[in-house]
Amino acid sequence: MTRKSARREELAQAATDYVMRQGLIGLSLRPLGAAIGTSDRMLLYHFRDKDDLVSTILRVAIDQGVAEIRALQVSSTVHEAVLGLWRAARTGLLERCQLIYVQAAAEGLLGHEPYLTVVREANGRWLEAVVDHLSRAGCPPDRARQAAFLVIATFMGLHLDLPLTRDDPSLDRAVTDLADSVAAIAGS
Amino acid sequence: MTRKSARREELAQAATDYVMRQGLIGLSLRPLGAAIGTSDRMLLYHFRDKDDLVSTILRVAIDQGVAEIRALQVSSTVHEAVLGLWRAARTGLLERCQLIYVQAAAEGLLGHEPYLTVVREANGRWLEAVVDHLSRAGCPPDRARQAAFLVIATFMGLHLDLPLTRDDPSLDRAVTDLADSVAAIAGS
DNA sequence: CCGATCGTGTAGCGGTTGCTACACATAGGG
DNA sequence: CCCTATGTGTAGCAACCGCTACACGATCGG
Repeated sequence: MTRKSARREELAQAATDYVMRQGLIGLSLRPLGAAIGTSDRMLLYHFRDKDDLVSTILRVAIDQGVAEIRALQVSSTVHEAVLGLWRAARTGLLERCQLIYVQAAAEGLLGHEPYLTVVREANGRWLEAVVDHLSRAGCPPDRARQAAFLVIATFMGLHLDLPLTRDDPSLDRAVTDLADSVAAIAGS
Repeated sequence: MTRKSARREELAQAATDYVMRQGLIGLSLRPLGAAIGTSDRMLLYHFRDKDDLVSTILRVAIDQGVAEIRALQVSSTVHEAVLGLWRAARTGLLERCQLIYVQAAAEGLLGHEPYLTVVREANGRWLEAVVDHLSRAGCPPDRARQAAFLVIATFMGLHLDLPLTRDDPSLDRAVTDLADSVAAIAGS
């Protein structure tokens, strides 16, 4: 069964949890299977091949990340909305979702499939969620996309720096600067 | 010989060129050796092991990238300096250097060595070069580090998006927004 | 009750990985 | 002229990779 089934969805969820902990780069089926109580054999029974599994994992992770953003409390100002997004982006689940996204995007940098396609799709949904969050905080609709684009790009860059600069005040200062910039975009 | 030798440096340069074209993720010794006219055997003769080779490649790439930045014409305003940096970041060599950096940083996200260590070192040198470039354009020294940090993070995020958004006007708009933001940091 | 489908374990395929043992050729210094 | 150091090709190791052939139990509709 390579389509939909309860077991397939269970495995997809467990595999996503595993990848959030271990990373996407260098993922291999045997350790993954063993870690989530199954085997490479069964993973390839429920998923067409490794690419199918990886694509599914990426979609599940993005689903959770986007849901986390949509569940965020609405901010009263655009500035505060950006700070709130960053706070969320550094807490547990969402940080790990973005870690997966960044690794997938890095793999897709040279056009390698299935990463390129899935990352493109993920980027769209991620952008949409941030656009909505900024809009709800008062960002004019015709500026929201531009602002969200900048927010996402900067966040991804900051995520790349995270293991180097955790607890470095430069991080928070950069986020504040970004929030200022986005507020300017929204207000001008 | 695992220390310094002319042949070792030749190989390091050729390997770096190869990685700039093919990417760092999933690099393996046999294809690399064949592509640059040697063999895995000889790579491991001149380099202690794969990690040693990868570290060297990363250092060579960063050297070239930093040199490219330092060779940039001095801008008359901070705003123009950021735009100039981005123009350079999208041309040939420097774009490929940053591609390697982004892939290495993605591999280091979970603390995997040798990526974490080398990326930390690379980040410092990269930051220093951008600080100098902004300073020469008139950015006050006490603000240059903050500004450079924001520039680098945003650039890395934009690089991740490049395969998705090439020729998308959002890209240029984001860079302009960034330049505005940096000019504000420098001028306030 | 029987045949078909579904799920699973075993075992293995062909290929690639990083890395190494060994032979050997060349060269330069005593 | 030998002896050591330096470089290189061959050949292979053990481990791992994604993936699959095959057998077998369970389950369920006829």
